[in-house]
Amino acid sequence: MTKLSELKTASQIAAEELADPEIRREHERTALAHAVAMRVIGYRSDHGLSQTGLARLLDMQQPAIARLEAGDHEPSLATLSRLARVLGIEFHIDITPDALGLRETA
Amino acid sequence: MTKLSELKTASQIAAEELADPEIRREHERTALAHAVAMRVIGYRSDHGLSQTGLARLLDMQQPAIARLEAGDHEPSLATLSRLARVLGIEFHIDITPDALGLRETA
DNA sequence: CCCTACTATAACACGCTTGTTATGAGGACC
DNA sequence: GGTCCTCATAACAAGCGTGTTATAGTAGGG
Repeated sequence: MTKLSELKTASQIAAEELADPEIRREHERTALAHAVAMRVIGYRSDHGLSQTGLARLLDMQQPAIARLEAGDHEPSLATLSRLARVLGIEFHIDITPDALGLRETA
Repeated sequence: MTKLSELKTASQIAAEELADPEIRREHERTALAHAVAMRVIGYRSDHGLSQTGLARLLDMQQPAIARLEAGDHEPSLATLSRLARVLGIEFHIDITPDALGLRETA
């Protein structure tokens, strides 16, 4: 049997996971992917475009857009550059000893 | 024979090359790689480290450092993250419709 | 001259992101 | 029900960055 006092709270577990370098890196990777995904989804809804329409703009196929919006892969700098150039948007990435993130810009 | 008036100046050629999307992207790629390379070389000289010594810090092999300093590949975000974490430095990448660059920070 | 340390380069395997095609699931409309 | 549009997902090939080993070239100390 497990004593109650040995059980961990959810936040304790989360803290330990973030302390684990492997898990933290995984989190950073998906966090950036998700941030980019939201930017793409936002652009698409702002401009009333379907995934197919946006794909045509970017010279891509519809499934490529779907993957970007799913946010399961960390996009390459080349991909971000393509998005910025064609859609006229900017990305500002901050890489510090503690985190890797997309800075929110107005 | 080629008429003199048909010859191009070096700056004209450079401008045309920068206007060519393919060549411009190549330039951006190497420009960021070079900027990172200089950061790595600077850190190494600041701390009196050999490539082998720095490699040990980063849990890499010496040729990996040599490649970084050669600046022929655009480093991945994962690699930049590793550099930032272990060396205690920061990278700030600006991706705009016109360029992809490493912002110079104090 | 020999040996050591340092850097550069080639060669190959591996993993991740991307390009692409095909296909499935869900709605809107007639 | 049938059609069209939309988005999601699987599957496979290809490109690029990285991990690694081996090796060549260079400079300095003995």
